[in-house]
Amino acid sequence: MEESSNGKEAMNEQKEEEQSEEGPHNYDAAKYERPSVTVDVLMMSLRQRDLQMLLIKRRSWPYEGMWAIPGGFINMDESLETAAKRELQEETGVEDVYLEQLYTFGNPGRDPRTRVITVVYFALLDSELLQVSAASDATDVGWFSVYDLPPLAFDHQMIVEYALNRLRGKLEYTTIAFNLLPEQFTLRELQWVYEIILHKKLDKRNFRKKILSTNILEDTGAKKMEGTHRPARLYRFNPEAESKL
Amino acid sequence: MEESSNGKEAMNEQKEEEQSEEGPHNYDAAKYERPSVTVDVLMMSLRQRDLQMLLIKRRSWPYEGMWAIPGGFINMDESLETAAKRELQEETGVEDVYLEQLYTFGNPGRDPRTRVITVVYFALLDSELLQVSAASDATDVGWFSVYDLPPLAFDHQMIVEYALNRLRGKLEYTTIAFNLLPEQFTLRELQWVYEIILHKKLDKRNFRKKILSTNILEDTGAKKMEGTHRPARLYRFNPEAESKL
DNA sequence: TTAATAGTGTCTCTTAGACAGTATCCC
DNA sequence: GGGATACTGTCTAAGAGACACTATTAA
Repeated sequence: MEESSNGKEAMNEQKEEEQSEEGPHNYDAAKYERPSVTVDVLMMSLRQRDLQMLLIKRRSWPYEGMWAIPGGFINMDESLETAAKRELQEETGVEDVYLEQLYTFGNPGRDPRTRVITVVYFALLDSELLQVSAASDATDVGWFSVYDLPPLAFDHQMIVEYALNRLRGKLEYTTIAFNLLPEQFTLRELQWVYEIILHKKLDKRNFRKKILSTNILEDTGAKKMEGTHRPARLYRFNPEAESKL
Repeated sequence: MEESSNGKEAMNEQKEEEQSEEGPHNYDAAKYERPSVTVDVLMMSLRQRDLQMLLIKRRSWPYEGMWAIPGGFINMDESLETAAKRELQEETGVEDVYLEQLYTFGNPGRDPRTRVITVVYFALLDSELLQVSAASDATDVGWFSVYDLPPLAFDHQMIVEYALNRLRGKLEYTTIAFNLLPEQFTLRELQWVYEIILHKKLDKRNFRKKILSTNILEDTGAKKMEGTHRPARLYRFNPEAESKL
C-alpha cells in the first residue's frame, strides 16, 4: 500500500464553538503555530555496477557546501506523493518511477532555521531512463555511491541507512529489484542488482534456480551479446505471475 | 529504527539573500502557506480474546457523531514521537508501550476544514496495563474489535487496514507480539495473540515447536492455574536471545 | 584454440506442516 | 473417574545452500 488517496481528521475546529473542554478535541487550528512541511526524495539507481544516489550541494547556511538529499516545500494543493514526483521531475526529468514513502522525520531542532517536518520518499530509477534525461545543471547535483558517500548535511546519513535497510528488506519478498533494470535484462544483470544491494556475492546457480522457479520472468527470445563470449538470454518482468519471491 | 533524533533540511532560506534563481533551493519559508500537522495514534490491545482498538466519537463537524482514531496537533517544540506519546497518555494514561510510526497521510481534501498532514503512529498495549488505568470519560471513548468496527470518520477505515497489514507482516519476523502480553504468559496465550491477529487457527504443536526453538522464551518456573484442568507453565520474553523468528 | 561468460543438476540439511495420544489438574 | 486443557514427537515435502562442469560466442 503506497500513499493512495485518503482522508484524515484533525481534531481541531476552525470555529469558536464548543470551547468547553481543554481536551484535544476542540482545538482551533488558527491558535497553533504550524511547522513547515517538506518532502525529500532519496533517488537511487544502478550506475557503473554500483548503487548510487542523487545528492544536491547546499549553497547556503546551514551546512553550506555539504551534500544533501533533494527536497522542497509542499504546496497546499498537492499530495505528498505529487510533491515527491515533482521533486523527482525537477531533479532528473524522469517520471513514472517506483516511489515509496519511507518515513517522516520531525524532531524539533532538526533544522536550525525553523521547525521542519519532512516526509521522505525513496525512488528507484531504471538506469537506462536516466542516461537519456541526463542531469540539470552540473556542479551542484551529483550521483554518489551509497557505499562511499561524502559527509551529508543534517542527519541525512541516517536517512540513507534507513532507506538501505528498507530496500534490503523488500528485496527478499517483493519484486522491487526490477525497478532498477530496463525492460529487458539478463539474469546476470538481475543478480548484480541483488548482489550490489545486499552487498554480498550470491551463488549463480541457486540464484537462477530461485528466480526462475517463481515464474516472474518471461523469456523475450532475444539475446544480449556483449564481449567475446556466449550471449545471454534477455528476460522481461512479468507482473502477472504470482510473485511468491 | 523508530523515530530517533535526526535532522533534515528545508531548502528554504529565511533571509532574503540569494534570490537569484527560481529553483527550489532558495525558497523563503515565510512565503509559504503551511499545512496543519497532526499526529494520530492507533492503539491496539487484546481484550476479551479479541484484537481491539481505541476510538473517539467526534462531537462536531465534519463527521459529527462518527468514530475516529484519536489524534491532535503537534506542538512546535515536541517530536512526532513525543506527540504520539502525549496522545497515548491522554487517552489511556499508559506510558512505555510499543509505538511505531505507521505512515503519513497528506492528501489535500482529506479534511474538509483545512489542509492537514497527519503522521499516524500505532501502539500496542499490554492488556493488563490497560485494565489498571481504565479510561478517561466514557461515552465518547471506546474499544472496538478491529473485526467489527463502526463506520469511521474520514478514511480511517483504510488506515486501520494499513496498520493490520503492517502488524501481520511484522508478526512473522519480529517479536512484536510480546507487546500485547503481560510480562508473564502461557504458550497458549501467546498462540492466541498470533491466532487473533492472523485471524486463523494455528496448529498447537507446530506453534510451540517453532516458538521454543528460537529460545526467546524463558521458563519462569511459575504456573498459571485457571479452571479445572492442568496448569500451564508461565514464560517470560527474553529479549537477549537472538530472535530469528 | 583460447578467452570469457552463459548456462545447468545433485545432494544435504533445515524448516513447515499434517497429524493423535498422554499428562495433570479440579471436581 | 470425568471433564478440561497442557503438553509432546514423527513423518513428509519443500526450500536453501554448497558445489563444478559444459555450452556458446568472437577473436
